[in-house]
Amino acid sequence: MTATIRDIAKAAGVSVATVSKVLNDYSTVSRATREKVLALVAEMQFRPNEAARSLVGRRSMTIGILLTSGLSNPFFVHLLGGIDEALKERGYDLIYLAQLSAHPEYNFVQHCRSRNVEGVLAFGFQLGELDADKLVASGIPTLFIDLNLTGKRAGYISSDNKEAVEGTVRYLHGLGHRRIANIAGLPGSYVGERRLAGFHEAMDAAGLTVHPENIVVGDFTQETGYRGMRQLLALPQRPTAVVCGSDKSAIGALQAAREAGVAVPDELSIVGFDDIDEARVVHPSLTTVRQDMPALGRRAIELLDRLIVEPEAPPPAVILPTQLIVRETTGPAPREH
Amino acid sequence: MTATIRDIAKAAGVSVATVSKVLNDYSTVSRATREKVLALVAEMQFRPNEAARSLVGRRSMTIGILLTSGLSNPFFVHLLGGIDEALKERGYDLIYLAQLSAHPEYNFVQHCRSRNVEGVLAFGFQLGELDADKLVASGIPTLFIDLNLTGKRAGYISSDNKEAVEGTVRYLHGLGHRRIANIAGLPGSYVGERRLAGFHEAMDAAGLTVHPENIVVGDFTQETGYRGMRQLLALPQRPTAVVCGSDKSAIGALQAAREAGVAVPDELSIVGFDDIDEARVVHPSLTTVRQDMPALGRRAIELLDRLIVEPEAPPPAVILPTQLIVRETTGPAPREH
DNA sequence: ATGAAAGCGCTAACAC
DNA sequence: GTGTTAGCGCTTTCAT
Repeated sequence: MTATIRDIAKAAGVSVATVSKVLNDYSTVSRATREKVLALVAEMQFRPNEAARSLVGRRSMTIGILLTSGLSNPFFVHLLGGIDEALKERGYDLIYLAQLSAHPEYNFVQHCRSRNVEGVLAFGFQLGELDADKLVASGIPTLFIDLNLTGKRAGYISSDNKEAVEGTVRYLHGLGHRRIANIAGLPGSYVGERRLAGFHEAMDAAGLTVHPENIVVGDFTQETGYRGMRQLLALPQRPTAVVCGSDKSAIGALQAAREAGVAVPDELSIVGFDDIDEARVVHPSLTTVRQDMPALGRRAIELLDRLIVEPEAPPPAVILPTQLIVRETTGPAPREH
Repeated sequence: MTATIRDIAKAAGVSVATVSKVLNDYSTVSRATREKVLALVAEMQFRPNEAARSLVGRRSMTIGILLTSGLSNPFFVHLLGGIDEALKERGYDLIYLAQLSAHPEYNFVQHCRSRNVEGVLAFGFQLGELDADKLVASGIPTLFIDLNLTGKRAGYISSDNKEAVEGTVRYLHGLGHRRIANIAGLPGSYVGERRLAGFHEAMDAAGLTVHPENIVVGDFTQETGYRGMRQLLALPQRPTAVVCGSDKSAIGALQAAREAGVAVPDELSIVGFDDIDEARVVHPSLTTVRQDMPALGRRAIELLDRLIVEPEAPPPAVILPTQLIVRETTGPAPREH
C-alpha cells in the first residue's frame, strides 16, 4: 500500500540502485535522472522504510530515553523543550523504551539493541545504581543527566549544584544569618549529595558551625519539607534561615512556618532549588536557585550526538551554571535578643 | 557483535526457523528443543531485532506521538503518567516524531509510515486543522486528545469541558452571583470552545444575561488572564465572579485583582480550570475544575490499542468527567448597595 | 518436529 | 552513469 523504492524505480524507469543513490546523495547520478526520481518521490509521497534502512547498517537516527522513574518524572518534563529543539535540528527521533522493569528478566540494554537505538539519554539514576553501570559497559553511547558517570562512550551533564548552594549560603551569610539549617534532598541522589556537600563546604568557609540537628534529611518532596521544617521549629535554638534541597520542599517548609505563625522572611528565611512555576506564585514568593533545564536538555542531546558520531570523542562531563533568584522569602537575619 | 537468531541456532544445533518458532510460540516445537533454545536465548542475551521483525510484517509495537506544539506542551506532561502505565501493560514503545514541520516538505504521515508506527496519539491540534484531517485520511489508527475528530480508524478522548463549566456557573449562581464574567480560553481550540459554550448555556439556564463586555477572550495564559481581569475591573459594573479558561489565566486574574486591591473572594470570586500544582499553592488557593489527566492519558492508549488491534472497531469518542475543587477563591456574592 | 528457501525494503559492492 | 546482485535479521510457507 505504501510506495516502496521499487515503485519509484519502476515509475522512473530506472533500477532500485539508482533510486537509492539519489536518496542517499551519491554524486554519480546524472542531473536528469536525479530530478526525475526526486519528482516521483515527492509525487508518490515516498519515504524510505527506516526498518529496512537500519537493517542494512544505515543509521537509525533514533535516540532512546531511559527514565528510571517513568515518563512522568516531574523534572524530566522541564528538559523537554531543549531536547525537542536539539532533536529537530539533528534529525533524530526519540523513542521511549517503556517496558523498563516490567518483567524481572527485562534487560534494557537488549531492548536498546533490538530497537537499533544509536544512543541513550538516561535520567533519574541514583548513585551507584548497577543498571547505570550496565549501560556504560554496553558500549552504547549514553548521556547521563544528573549523574556523574563516564565511560568509553558515556558522559554526563548536570547543573553546578554544589556551587549553587555555596552561593546560597554566602548570600544568607551576607544577610547576617549565622544559624543556617538544611533540609536536604534525597540521599543517594547525585544532586542531593552535591547540594549537601556545597552546604557544608560553604558553612565551613564562612566559619559557621553546622549543628547536626540543623541538617534534616528529606527526599525533595513537599511532604518532607513540611516535616523537616516542623522539626527545625521545635528546636530550642531555631535556625534563622533554611536552605532546601528543592522548591517543593521549600514550599512544604513555608507551609509549616505559616502554620506555626513564624513570619517569613522576618523571622525566618527560606531558599529553594529549581525555580519551578510554583516558586513564583507561592506567597511570599520563593527565593530559589534557577536551573536552566531547557539548556540542560539541549546540551544533553548535543553531547550525545557527538558521542554517537565520533566514536573516539572524549567522554563529556559538563556542568552548567545556575542563578540565584532572590524573591520574598529571604531577608536580613532577625536581631538576637 | 549483538547475537542474532543465527547465533542461537548454531549454538542450539537447530535451524533458524526452529528458533524463530520458539520465539513466536509455535506449538509445533518439541519441549526439549524449546527449552534448549530458550536457555540459550537467556544466556546469550538475545532479543530479536525489531527492524527485521517489522520488515517481515510483524507488529512493530510502536506508537507514534504527534504534538503540534512540541514536546514541551505543558499539558502533555500531565498525561504522561497514565500513558506510561498503559504502554507498559500493553508492551508498546513510544516514539516521538521530532521533525514535525522542520522542513516545508515535511509530511508526518510519511514519517509515521517510514517508522512503521502502528498508531498515533495526537495532541495539541486545533479545530479545523488540515493536518489533523490528513492524519484521519491516512488510515493510520489515530487517537486525538482534546479534539473531537473521528474517522474510520480515528477517535478521540477529552474531559467533559462543557459540563464542567456549566457546573461551575451553577455553583456560583448558588452562591448568589448574578454578574458572572468569563475569561475565555484560546478561540479555535476545542476545549476553549467547549468551555465557553458551557458558560453560555449555563448562564441561559440560570436565567442570567451575559453582557458582552463580560466575556473577554484569552489564550489560557497567565498573561491574558491578567489583562482580561484588568479589563473587567475597569468596567462601570464589575462582575462579582469570573470563570477562567485555565488555572494559569485564573492566576493572572488573581494577580490583577490583588494589584487593584480587590478582595478575593469577598468582593470577587475566581474559578480556574485544570487543577495544576500552582492552584493549590497560590494565595488564596484556587477553586478550580480538576481534570484527571493521567486517566486521560491511560484511556487514550487503551483506546488507541483497540483501534490498532481491531480494524473494524467503531471510532471511540470518550468524554471523561471532571470534578469541581472548591478552595478559597470563591465565596458568596457580595451584597449589592 | 524440523529445515531449506524465499522474501520483507533497502544499501553497497561490483560490473558494465 | 546505471544496473545486477548479495545480504542485513527475521518470519513463513512448504517439504521432509
